[in-house]
Amino acid sequence: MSSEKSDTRTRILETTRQLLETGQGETVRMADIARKAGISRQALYLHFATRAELLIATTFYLDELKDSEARLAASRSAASGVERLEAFIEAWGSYIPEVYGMAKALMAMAPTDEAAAQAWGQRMADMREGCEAAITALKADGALAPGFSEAQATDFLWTLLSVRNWEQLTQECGWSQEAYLQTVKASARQLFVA
Amino acid sequence: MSSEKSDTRTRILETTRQLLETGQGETVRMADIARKAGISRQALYLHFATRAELLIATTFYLDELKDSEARLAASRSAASGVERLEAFIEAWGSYIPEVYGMAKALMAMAPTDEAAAQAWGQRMADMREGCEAAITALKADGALAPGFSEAQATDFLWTLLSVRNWEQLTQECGWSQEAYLQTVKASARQLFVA
DNA sequence: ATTTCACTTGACACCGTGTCAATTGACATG
DNA sequence: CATGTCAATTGACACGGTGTCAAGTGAAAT
Repeated sequence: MSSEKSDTRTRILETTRQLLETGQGETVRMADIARKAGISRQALYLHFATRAELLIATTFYLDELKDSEARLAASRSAASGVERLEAFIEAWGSYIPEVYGMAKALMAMAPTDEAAAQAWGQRMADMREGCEAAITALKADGALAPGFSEAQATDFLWTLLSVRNWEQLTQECGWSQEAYLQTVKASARQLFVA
Repeated sequence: MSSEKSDTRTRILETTRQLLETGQGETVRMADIARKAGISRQALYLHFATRAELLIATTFYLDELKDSEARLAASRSAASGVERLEAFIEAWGSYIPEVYGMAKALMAMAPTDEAAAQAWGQRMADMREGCEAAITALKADGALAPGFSEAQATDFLWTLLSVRNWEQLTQECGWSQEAYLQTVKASARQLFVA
């Protein structure tokens, strides 16, 4: 019984995931997680030294659960630059809602917590590579809009695809996920494809 | 002597403004402000009941100082929709760096502080009106890009112009203010003008 | 001479994070 | 059976930041 990685640890991660799912990430306290996981607050600290560490561990747990790597990697097989751009937006844009709660919690603590900032920064840097690859593929096809250098286009695409923008459009403006994906894809095409 | 609104109050606001200017908004504590203003921490509470209240009062102080209303209002006089769009982006885009420290502090406390959330939300709602006006003007000229409804275009422009996007491009990607303005204007034109 | 007002000092409560020490109960191994 | 180990428990506590409260000071106004 129990996988090597201990039952309790997994239960904590799963509980954390659930609590963050609601989007109220920044108000979830260690005590809340412990209570919901059915253990004492201190037992939490036996498994994760700090709140940031727990949050970060939960991101990895989530990635594993959702097989994120594979889905993000899929865009790499696209033939043309344009297809690659769309595939990447599709993959990343679908990933965001799955990790949104986590992301929000991590972003909220980043300004004051070095470890959280570092973890989230790494995440964003990884995502940026996808943007860069798509732009580079466009350029290789001779299809990059003339107004943009590769670096500028990458920066701008990276910004366009930020979690904050997804948040604003879907949570504040009430856009459906489909409307979000559709509009962002069309806009990226309009902006970056010659 | 001293203006009716008391010397100390103004000194506090000015000090707060200065401390937030550096961009380290979320780590500025009440004690820091008090010390730098040359008064006791408690005296701060004689003037402002909570940190959120002080921050919010500082936004008004800042607006007055920079004559923000007037500058934002200028775009209203533009003749065509396209001009109005560009004038608004210019005005808002130039406003952001002046209030960025404030904005950061307010955004950081919004998730846990109702008053801060409300104040920041109001700010954003005001800004959204500028977006809406520009899009409506475009539409009236028959120049709104066919892919967008007015509402969608307003949402998207509003998102494009968010403080977070300015932050990412200028602070993280290292874009100059001019590059930011230039690219955002060109992109908005590309996206929204038929 | 007294009142009033802005301000001071200092103590304290509340919260959330993180730490520490002592204890319990289950299970494995000699 | 005795012993040790290990995960977890309880309860106390330090720290940092916000916000509160009470008593006192000093200067200007009347």
